[in-house]
Amino acid sequence: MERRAETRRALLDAAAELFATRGIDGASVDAIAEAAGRTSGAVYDHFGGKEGLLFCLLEGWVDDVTEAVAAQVAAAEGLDEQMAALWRNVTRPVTGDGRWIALEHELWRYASRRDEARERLALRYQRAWAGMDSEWASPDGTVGPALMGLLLGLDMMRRIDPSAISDCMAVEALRGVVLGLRRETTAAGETKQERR
Amino acid sequence: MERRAETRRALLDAAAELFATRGIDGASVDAIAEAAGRTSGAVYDHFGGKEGLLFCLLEGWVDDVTEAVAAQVAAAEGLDEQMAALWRNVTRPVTGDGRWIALEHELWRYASRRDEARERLALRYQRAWAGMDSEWASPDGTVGPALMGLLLGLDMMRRIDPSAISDCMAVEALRGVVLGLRRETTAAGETKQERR
DNA sequence: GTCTATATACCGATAGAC
DNA sequence: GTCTATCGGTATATAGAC
Repeated sequence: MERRAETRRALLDAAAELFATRGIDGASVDAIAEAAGRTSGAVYDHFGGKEGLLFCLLEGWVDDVTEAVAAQVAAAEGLDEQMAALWRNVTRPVTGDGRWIALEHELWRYASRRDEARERLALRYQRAWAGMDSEWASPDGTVGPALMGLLLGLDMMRRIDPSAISDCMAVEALRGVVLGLRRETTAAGETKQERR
Repeated sequence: MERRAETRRALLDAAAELFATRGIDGASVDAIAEAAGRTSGAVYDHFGGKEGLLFCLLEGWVDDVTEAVAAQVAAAEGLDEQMAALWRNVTRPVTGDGRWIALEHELWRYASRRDEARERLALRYQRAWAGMDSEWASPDGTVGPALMGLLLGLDMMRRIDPSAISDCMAVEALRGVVLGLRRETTAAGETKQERR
């Protein structure tokens, strides 16, 4: 592999790591370059700056994770196992590293305040949602956003208080969303046992 | 009201506003002081620094919102209306301002990386969860974290792509979580009986 | 392509006038 | 109590040597 491609990859890896652990604001260009065994000049040469590095990360690195997760879900059988596979990739990622959810949060936060980044992230989200919607038969595209939101939200609660989110309850909650939305879309009018 | 209390309140208001809109890192002490009609010295005199301001905000201002939301939910009748009330406070907050969810995300992000802030936030979360758990009869405390997570997660998706989250589907997803978790606690029988 | 050196700007925090 | 002035540190980004 050429030196240039090697540097590019090292910079992207280092950026993903530092953005996830220290946050996008907390990771300086110098720190990223140093972690990649280069100096800041390399970042500006390859990506034009910090934001260029971020955009590149947004469209490349994270898509790979989405794909890997989708593959694991497709391999599982039954709704419960699929939900468990989904949640497992949040708590103990088999593929890649444990940093992808943290990076996901960082990218969201950054994009939620900048129009250009927001539009790019929206496209990526839509791809991920579409995969979920087709997997769980949600013709009007409601399951995808809800599931992805719940995954991120449960992870937020877990990061603050790990004891509050057991694997079992996470799976139950995820299943509840899928079943709840599916019942709505199929208009089956199943009995919803209201208590209280 | 004395000048001192007035200044304190103005600084807290300005901090909540700027932390929510620009992010905690993006809001400088000078900017906060200026927005409050004071100078940075006032911040250090009242709160000892930026972090003191943040902690004060974490334990005071946001608790009021939690309380207000709980009151609105308690006033609603039926699960659907309760979920709608919950979601309405995310999309179109009646009490306070539209910034509280953004501030919630900022506080979470800050706390997720700092132990002391994380423990303080955990206590606040636990108070909010306990209210939800007693409201929806979740003896083992699973509904609270799941609902709060889903609310925050749905808001994340909505901020990136508003068209993906309709009010109707949000309510359906929230209801799905409550029903899903409630069924688990009663069916498994591994926990206490559901109280009504 | 990658480095060193540097320009420019802003940050959090402090000291002391008033 | 609140102000001005300022220190020390660090950020992004650039210019030019190699």
